[in-house]
Parts: sequence; C-alpha cells; structure tokens
Amino acid sequence: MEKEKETKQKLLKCALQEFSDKGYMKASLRNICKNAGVTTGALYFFFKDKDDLFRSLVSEPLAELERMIEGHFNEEVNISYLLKKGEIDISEIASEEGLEDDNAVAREVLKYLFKNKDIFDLLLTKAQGSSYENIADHMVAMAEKHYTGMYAVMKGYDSKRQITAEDKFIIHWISHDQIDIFIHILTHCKSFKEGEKQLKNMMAYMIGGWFAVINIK
Amino acid sequence: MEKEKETKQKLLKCALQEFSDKGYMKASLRNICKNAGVTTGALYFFFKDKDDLFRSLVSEPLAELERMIEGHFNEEVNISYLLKKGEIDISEIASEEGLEDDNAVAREVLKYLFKNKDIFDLLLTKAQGSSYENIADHMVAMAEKHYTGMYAVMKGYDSKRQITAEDKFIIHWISHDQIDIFIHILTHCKSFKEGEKQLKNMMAYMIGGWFAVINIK
Amino acid sequence: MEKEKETKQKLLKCALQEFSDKGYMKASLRNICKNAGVTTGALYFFFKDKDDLFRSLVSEPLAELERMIEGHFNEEVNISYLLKKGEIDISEIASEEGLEDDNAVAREVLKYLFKNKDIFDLLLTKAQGSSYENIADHMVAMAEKHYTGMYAVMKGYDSKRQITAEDKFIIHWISHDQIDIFIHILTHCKSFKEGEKQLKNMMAYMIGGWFAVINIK
Amino acid sequence: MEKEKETKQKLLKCALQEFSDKGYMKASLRNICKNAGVTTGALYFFFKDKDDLFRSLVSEPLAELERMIEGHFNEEVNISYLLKKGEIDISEIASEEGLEDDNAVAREVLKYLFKNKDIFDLLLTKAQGSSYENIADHMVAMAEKHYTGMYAVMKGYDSKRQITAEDKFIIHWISHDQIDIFIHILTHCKSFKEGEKQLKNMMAYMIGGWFAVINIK
DNA sequence: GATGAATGAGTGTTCATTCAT
DNA sequence: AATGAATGAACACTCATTCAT
Repeated sequence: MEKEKETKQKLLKCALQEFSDKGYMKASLRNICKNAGVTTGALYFFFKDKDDLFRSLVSEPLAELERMIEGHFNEEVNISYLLKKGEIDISEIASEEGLEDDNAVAREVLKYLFKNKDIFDLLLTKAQGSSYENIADHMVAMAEKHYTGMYAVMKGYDSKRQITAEDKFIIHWISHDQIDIFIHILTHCKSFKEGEKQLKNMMAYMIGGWFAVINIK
Repeated sequence: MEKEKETKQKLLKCALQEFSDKGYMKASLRNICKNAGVTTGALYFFFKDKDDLFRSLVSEPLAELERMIEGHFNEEVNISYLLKKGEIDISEIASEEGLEDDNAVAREVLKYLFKNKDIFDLLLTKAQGSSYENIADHMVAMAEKHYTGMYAVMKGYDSKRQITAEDKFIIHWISHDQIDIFIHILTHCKSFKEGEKQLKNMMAYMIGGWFAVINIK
Repeated sequence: MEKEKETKQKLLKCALQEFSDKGYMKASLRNICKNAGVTTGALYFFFKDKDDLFRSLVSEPLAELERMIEGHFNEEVNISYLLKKGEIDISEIASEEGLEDDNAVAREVLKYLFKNKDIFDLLLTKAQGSSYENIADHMVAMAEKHYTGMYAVMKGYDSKRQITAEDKFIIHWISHDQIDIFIHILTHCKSFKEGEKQLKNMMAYMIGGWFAVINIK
Repeated sequence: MEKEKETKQKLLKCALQEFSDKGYMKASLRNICKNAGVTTGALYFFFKDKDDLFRSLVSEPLAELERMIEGHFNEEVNISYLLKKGEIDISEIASEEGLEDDNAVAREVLKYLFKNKDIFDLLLTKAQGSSYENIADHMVAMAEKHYTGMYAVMKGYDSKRQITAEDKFIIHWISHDQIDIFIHILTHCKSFKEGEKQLKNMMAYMIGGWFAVINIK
C-alpha cells in the first residue's frame, strides 16, 4: 500500500519540479522519469500522456478553488441584491467595514492559493501548451458573469439590456484585474501572511477604480 | 541591394506570421523558410538564430515604444513636481480635465501600439521562450520608477526613504496594471479608435484606484 | 470452473474483436485486456504470448477445416481413380450432374467456413505477423498433393514421374485458385446461402479452366 | 551532382531491402538509416515520412504498369467490339492464335513486372500498412470495368442493364483472378522467361474458365 | 487466478543548427 | 547570397512482456 504509491508520488513530485522549472512545453518526460528513477513506461502506467500528468498535479486544487471563487462572487451578488433593496448604501460598502467584509472572502481564496502555492504557481504561470493554458481566462469569465449583474445594479439599470458594449468592456477588464490580483500576490509574496497584507490595498485599489468607473459615465 | 532585401523581408514577413500563429516556441524555422520559398541556410545568413529572428521583428518598434513610455511617465513626474510646489491640487488631477491630459499621453502610446499592432501583439503575447518573454516585466519596472516618485509626493512624504515595503508592493502592482491596460486594449480592440474609447474608462479606473490607495492608508 | 472460464472467454471475445478490427500486428494486447476489463497479467495466465492468443482463437476451427479439406480432395481422388479404371469419362464430370457432385463437397466446406465466419475471416485475412500468416499456402499445399494425382490421370500419364515442372506450376496455381475461391466467397458474401450461389459459378469457372489446361497441352 | 544523390540512392536501396525483408509495418526507419550510414534526419530531408519513402520506391513503376494494364484491357474491349460486329467468332478467340494475341499483351505486362521484379514484389506482397496496401484491389477494379463490358457482349446482352448481381460477382472474381495470375507468376518465377512459359497455361486456364461461365448459365 | 507495477527497447518524427559549395 | 545536405539530440509515446504479491 505504501510501496505502490511511492513511484507515482515520486513521479508527481519530479513532474512538479520539471514543469515549474521549464514550463509545460519545455518539460521533458524523459527527464522527469530519470529524476524519479523510473523508465518512461512506468510513467505511462500512471498517466495517459503529458497533459494527463499535468492535470493530475493541478486538477484537484483547481476544482476546490473554483468552488471558492463561485462562493466569493455569490457574496458580491448578495451585496448588489441588498443595494437593490435599498437596505445598505454604496458608501457603506466603500467604508472600512465594507472592505473588511469583502476582503474576508478574498482572504479565504488567497489562503487556499498559498496552501497550494507551488501548484497554483504552476497552473497560473507555467501551463502554456497544456489543456489548462487558458485557465485564467476561464476564471475571468466566471468573475465576469457576476460582475455584470453587480454593475447593472450599481448603475441603476432596470435591466441588463441597458449594458452597452462599452460597459461590457470595462466589466471584462475589472474581472480580469480581479483574477490578476490573486495571481500577482501569489507570484510576488512568499507567504499567505505577506499576501494578506497586500491584498487589502489591492482590493481598495480595485474598489476605488470600480466606483470611479461607475460615476464617470 | 533590392534583391538582398527582398529575401530578408520575405523571411521577416513569414516569421511574423508563424510566430503570431504558433507562438515563439512552437514556431518552426523550417516552416518559415518553406513559406518564404527559401532554404534554412538563407535564414541563417541574415539571422544568428531563432531568437535573433524574433528580435529583428520587434526590437525597433520596441525601442521606439520605450522612448515613448519614458516620456509618458516623465509627464506624470511633472505633475508630481507641480504638486510638490503646491501649484495645483490633487482634485484637479482627478477632474475631467486632468484625466483628459493624462489620457492624451496614454493615447499617444496606444496610437503607436496600434500602428504596429501585429508586432506588439507578437511581442506581448507570443514571446514565451524568446529572450523577450519577460518584456512586460521590463516595462513595468520602467513605470515603477516614476510611479514611486509620484506616490511619495502624493502621500506627502518628505523623502523616498519613507516608502515602506508595503508601499512598494502596491506601486509595483499599479505599474503592472498600467502596462496591462495597454496590453488588454491592444489584444481586445481591433482599431486604435475602438481602443481609445476604452482607454478613457480604464484610465479612470486606474486613477480611481490610485486615489483609493493613497487615502486608505 | 465457471468463473475461470468467464475471464478466458471474455479475453478471447475481445481478442477476436481487436484482431479483426486491426489485424494481428496492429492489435494491442493492452487494448484487448482493457476491453475485457482485465489486466495484462491475466491474459498471460491463459496465453503464452500474443501469438498463442491468436492461435487459441483459430486453431480448433482450423483443424476441423483441414480434416474437411482432406476429405474433399479424397473425393476428387476417387473420381480420378474411377477415371483411371475407365468407368466414367471426363465429359461426365463436366456435365451438370458431375458438377453438382463436386459442389456438394465444396458446399460442405463452405458451410463450415460460414459457420465460423468471423474466425476464418480473421485467419485468412488478418493473420499477417502471426504464425498463421501463411496458412493459405499450407492449405494450397494440401490441395496440391491431391490435384497432382488427378492431373496425372487426366493427362493419361502412366506414372507421376511424367509430370514436368511446367505441369507442377499449373497444378500449384489451380490449387491456389481453389483455396482462393473459398476465401473470396467468405470475404465477399454475407451468408452461406449467398455464397452457395456464387460457388456454383466459380467451380464451373475452375473446372472449365482445368479442362482447358488439360487439353491445350 | 553525383554526391548529392548518393545518399538518397543509398537510402532507397536500404529501404527496399528493409521493406522487402520485414514488410512495411515491421520495417524500421532507424535500421534503414543505420544501414545507409546516415542519421534519421537525413532521411527526413529526402522523404516526408515512412509512407513517402515507400511511395518513392514504387510510385513510378506502378504508374507505368497502370498505363499498361489499361492498354491490356482496351485490347480485350476491342475483341468484344469485333465480336459484336460479328466479324470474328468466339471459337476463334479460344483458338491457339487468339490466345497468342491475348498473351502478347499479357506478356508485355509481365515483362515489365519482371523488369522491376523487386519493386513489384514489394508493392504486391509487402505493402500492408502503407497507403498502397490495397493496390491489388485497385487493379482488380480497373480490370472489372473492362470485363463487365466484355461479359455483356459475350452473353449477348443488349444492354449492361441485364447484368445481374450474380453476373457481377463472377466478373469480379475473374478480374481478381486475372490480377492474381500476374502476382502469382511474379512471386513464383525467377525470371521473365520462366514466367512467360507459365503465363500461357494460366491464360488458357482463365479463358477456359471464362467460357465455362458464359455457357453454364 | 489475477493484480498492479514496471521494464526496456522500440516507434516515427521534429528540431534548430551547421557547413561545404 | 543562398543552396542542399546532413547532423545529432531530442521528442512524446507504445509495445509485448514479466513478476512479486
């Protein structure tokens, strides 16, 4: 029971190393096997192909992350729902307390990212060539859906029909930026603690920008 | 003199196509030569290696762009200089006119990016594997220098010595975001005209975020 | 006793499928096992190697067929024996009734081939690379022995010694053609009934050819 | 001019050897290169892939052969045309002289087959797995077209519409057999001279069979 | 009876690069 | 200025087979 998994684990470990060092495309399966002290055939016993090996490294943490992100954006949708009902007002969200609430969710996400720092570094910066090479875009698309609703509410639109192509563009950008914030912290901070500090400022930046966009038009 | 350049130009044209289609790493020199109707030997007469071919495509437009960016940020430095002297105040920068001024410079950059859209698309999104794979980071670093000065002024710091690691981080992020705005527009808009429209909102977003960051702390 | 055989049968069934689809060489044992829901180790418990697996599919029906063919050609030898004795004459063999008699035996063979159509399709058209790749030649050799005797008689030779190299060649060809007739029907007709119809014409063709050869020389 | 082609010729020579020894599928490009004293890269300079290498060996002789076969069958169509006109009668074709005429054409084909014996051995018996693996079927189809017309005439059909499925079957068989005669001689005789002798008998066999089929129904 | 793991040699193919001519 | 030829190392991947458990 221990021995069986040893090889697979060694392979995964060496794959993580190789992919992280060279990126998906330049990574050599031969090299991974050599480092794991196994023949290439052994690798193909455990994994269908190069892409499957990569997926085995990232798919589970990614699935969990996606669940979290969905949760995150549902929080925000709730806020916009409340706004619609007139129960809280915009200034309250922008206040220190409002940001604290928002950050609480983002912090959860960030915590998880750092819990699997090496995996997410790999996924978000070394996946080019794999089936996950556009994973960030996928996340942006998730964010976009929710921000679109939120935007309509804050603009005081009666229906989403009022959203113009120009609106859509800036919503897409902000969604992109939100995801980029996470990536940026992950790749620039060594620990969650360090990242947490920066997150506060970055979220403030994003929300500041958000309101500027809402008001300017 | 004409004939020589013909081959080289054909090679550059086909290289642009191939690199743009497949990205630097997946691009095949064989294929470039085949499309140019030349043998690989000919390519190696004009270019040292694959990377040199790539560089030949982007280096000139890039150099020009870098000159422009320096200019852009010098503009902003000027603003911060004026602020220091107390001759204009922050609210003025955030006013419609202030934004207009700022946009004027950014528009110049954007105009140039679109003038060489295919080249900059290549450089900014297809360079992975080449010596320019981190070119965006380089631009960010350029932006960072100037934003650092600006930030100190707006914070009312006497000297740059007061800038903390946390300050540096957010400055780096904003610099990164500034560059990303250009890339985003370049890769999402078909023409300069279209991009120009979006730029206004995105700059508003960035400046809104900037002030949020200045004030929150 | 039931369970054991279940696996083996499943394996044989999936092997038949795989070999029939891809031919012996391109067939993958991995794939056979996967389809059978078993590991490769299991396969090697029942079968020595790839060739043994193939042989296990075809050996029994083949042995039975060979017995039949021997019988078939003994029938013909009987005819030649009778001829020798002058009790019937050649024109009688070529007559409708003579052909009917001959067809009766060939029909038996054909019936058996169709009874195991998938197996004999496999053996006769998909065996390249296996130890049976020349099985048709082997059958031809069987036919050849008997046709040689028949030929001598019809030619009015006193002894087989009179058979020349040229005679041998045409005997070999006719033997080859006889086997080919069976293969052709098997691979071109869907049912025994359909094949039976065609057999009549093909045997007429062969016998017509046979007499032409006898007389021309 | 000599040196350039040396490698390619060596490669072709070794490829012919390897393909002939092991058949297309089992042939190893590595081995071919090793025997030619070249690296695999060199092979890929001259040939697109394994199949292209095989095609380079056989395509030209094959094209020439196909021209000849067309000619052959056109001869036969001429005969059937004359028959239609009533200018010659069937017995004449079956006579020694008629066969001599027919054989003359077949001899030409056979002569060419032996002129490139090794190539056609390769093409007709070792092509499995290559794009020529069904080349014999292709030739049969060519023969079939012409035999169909001939058959209708000899049967005294007014139009080809009268040809039944059963007729078609036997025509297909005879076409197949015609091609097989060539293959058989090629693979069983060492020289054209030897083959020529056998051809006469085999053509007699075929024509004897042909008339038997025509009359029996 | 059968598994799960692993071997090791092999496959065809592609690559950037070099160099004599 | 450019060709045609060739290198040599690398690539991902597949295979039949083995064997301790």
